[in-house]
Amino acid sequence: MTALEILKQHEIKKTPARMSMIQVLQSGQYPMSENEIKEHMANLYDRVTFYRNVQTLSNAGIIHKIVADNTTVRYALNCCEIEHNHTAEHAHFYCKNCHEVVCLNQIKIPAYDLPKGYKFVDCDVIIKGTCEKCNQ
Amino acid sequence: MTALEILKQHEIKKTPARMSMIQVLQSGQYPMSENEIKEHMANLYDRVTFYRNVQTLSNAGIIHKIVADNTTVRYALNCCEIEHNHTAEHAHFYCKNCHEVVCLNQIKIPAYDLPKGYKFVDCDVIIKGTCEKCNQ
DNA sequence: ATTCAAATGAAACAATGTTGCAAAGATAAT
DNA sequence: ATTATCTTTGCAACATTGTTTCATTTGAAT
Repeated sequence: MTALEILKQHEIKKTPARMSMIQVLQSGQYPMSENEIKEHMANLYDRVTFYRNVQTLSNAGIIHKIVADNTTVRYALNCCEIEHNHTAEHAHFYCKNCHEVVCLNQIKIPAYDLPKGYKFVDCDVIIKGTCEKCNQ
Repeated sequence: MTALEILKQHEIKKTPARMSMIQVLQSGQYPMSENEIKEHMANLYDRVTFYRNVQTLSNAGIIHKIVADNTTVRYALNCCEIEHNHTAEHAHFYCKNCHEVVCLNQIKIPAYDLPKGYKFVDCDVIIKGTCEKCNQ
């Protein structure tokens, strides 16, 4: 799915900054931090615009934030929603050593039973430890 | 368990700031933000000291951070470790409406199977939605 | 009591996130 | 095409959150 198609599907206006943000996230293999995204966006990056588009795109469900240990927030496309029509999201792994974040596509997030009166919307699962590379 | 006992058990020096932090967290029913803790610590609160003790206490496993949506970090005692000798941690619930965080003691965090080479240390589960009060 | 490492608090800094507002760009109607 | 309207952008200024440095104080062990 192209960046343009994604925006159209969510009825969000196509702008250079948004197109670029989505394309950069598509090109990366891992959830990316603001700085990583910024580097790839070059002249299309402006801090305020970035934060505002994070808002817009994440409200639309196009991207989501992943906050591992604080304080590096990472952003990723909601690939699941696109691939298997938004049923199960997956868990993420945070390496305490190299601080990278990877998607654990195998680990799906179950449907939790909440106490009476609570309504489920979303769920984040961050598994922390040390990654393959760091354990060698 | 008293604050003093907790510190002794972890071989961490007793200081007024640490004692107060732990006592404040014990008195609250929910994971508390820095500002909530600050209010209850009164004159014992200093920002730098607070952040340093968050480091110390969380390295020791006495407290942990809970980051829901960013950017309000909350802190809670690792009650599980104390109550049922650190087997299963529990999930947390974040209300998108009132922004409160509550412990979901019923929902234990399972032992996830990680890919080869990865080592598990910790896991955060944040379930998001709307809470009892907000759904009325 | 003396000693020595660890903890504190103040100031300064750095990074992260937000708000207000004027200019630029897109949309729709005439 | 031209105007009117709404959204998005980019800048400046601000607010909040977290860190570093360093002199001073404190805790606890001898």
